[in-house]
Amino acid sequence: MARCVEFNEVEKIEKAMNVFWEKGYNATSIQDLVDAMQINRSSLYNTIGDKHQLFMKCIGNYFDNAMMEVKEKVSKYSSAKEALINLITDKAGWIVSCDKGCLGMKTIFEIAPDDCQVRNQMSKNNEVYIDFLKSIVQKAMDAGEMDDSESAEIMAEYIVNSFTGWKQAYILHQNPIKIKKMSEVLIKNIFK
Amino acid sequence: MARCVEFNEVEKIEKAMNVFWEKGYNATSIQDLVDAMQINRSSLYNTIGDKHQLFMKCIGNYFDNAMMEVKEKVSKYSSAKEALINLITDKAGWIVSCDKGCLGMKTIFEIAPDDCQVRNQMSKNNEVYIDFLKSIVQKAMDAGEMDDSESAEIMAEYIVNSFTGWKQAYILHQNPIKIKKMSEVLIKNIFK
DNA sequence: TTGATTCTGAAATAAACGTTTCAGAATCAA
DNA sequence: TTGATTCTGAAACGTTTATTTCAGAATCAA
Repeated sequence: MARCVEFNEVEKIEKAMNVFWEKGYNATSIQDLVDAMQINRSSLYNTIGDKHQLFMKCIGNYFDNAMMEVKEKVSKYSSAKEALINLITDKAGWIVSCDKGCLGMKTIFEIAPDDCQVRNQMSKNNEVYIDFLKSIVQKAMDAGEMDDSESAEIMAEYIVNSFTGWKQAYILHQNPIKIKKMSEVLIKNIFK
Repeated sequence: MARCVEFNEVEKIEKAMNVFWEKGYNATSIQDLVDAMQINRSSLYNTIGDKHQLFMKCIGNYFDNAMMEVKEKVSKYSSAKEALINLITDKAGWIVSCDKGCLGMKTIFEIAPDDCQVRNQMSKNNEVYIDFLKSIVQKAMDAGEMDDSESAEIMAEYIVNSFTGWKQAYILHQNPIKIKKMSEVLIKNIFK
């Protein structure tokens, strides 16, 4: 038998993720990555793969974490309406909480248009997220807490769309109050 | 006296803009640019400047064109409500009309967070656009064509936010019908 | 035509890029 | 301790990067 891997891959992936998060795919060099991951170049290539493979693992990890977190939070509320309001308010808070961009959105606009492997992964992730949101929206509609003149799916997409817009606005103007206001308008709009 | 510049700068800037549009800032090399612009390396550096300066000129040109176009279109309608509906419908059509991303949005997510020169320019552009939209929204409100329980500015931001979300959705799922539907929901929401 | 000036093309620069290689240290069952 | 195996660090690979340099062609007033 021989030596076995001495580092925790998930841990290293998370460190790499933070670099991609901050700088984006193209602006991140292998040097940046090995520095942040505290891993050897060879170990990186041997155990994880090249830059693109590492990136795929990062966005996978990013989504899994985000999805787990949101599911956990939602499970705390018995009312679908309350769960939605909290989900939206949380997102608005999250957007203004970090000045770096959002890895997901950055990836969609920077990489996805020209990289179908990334696009497929992001598209799948997005669908999973929207399906989840849709199920809560449906519950709210069934409970009569929400206007159901539009389908649950459309409403779910509508909500997710807003998040991207908020991040854009926050990157440009860095005004937390405006983002909070936007989230309130959204909540008002979908529940009237 | 000596020789004078033999190429039309604006024309060259436009060609460069298309490259940045397609590939984004970081993925575009000077080689890509001189190839597309059909200009010499030295001429580029002597008359326009380095990559970053060229990029700044490109996003300036991009915004000026977009702004001119939208103003021209809006001027055709005497009703503010009609103008807004057309502006929104147009944007939805534009989003699904080209498969490459949107230079503006790409720049905001890829470059703006880490490049304050770019961020300031984009932020200024965005403000100008929103101010313009706000003035139309205000007209629609004054004419009683639009619900005025929210300020014109908030409504203008709300509309612009949606555009970014649509582009994201289209990059991921390439479903024109969904984008059209989203624009209809927006129109329904802001005019009820 | 002259002469000062400016544009142009190609080559050169030095640094950074992603990736590979490989000798040697580390590990662990036998 | 041996021997097979695997991880590690550093160096090297060949490209590609953005930018500069410079000799010569092109221009135009005088």
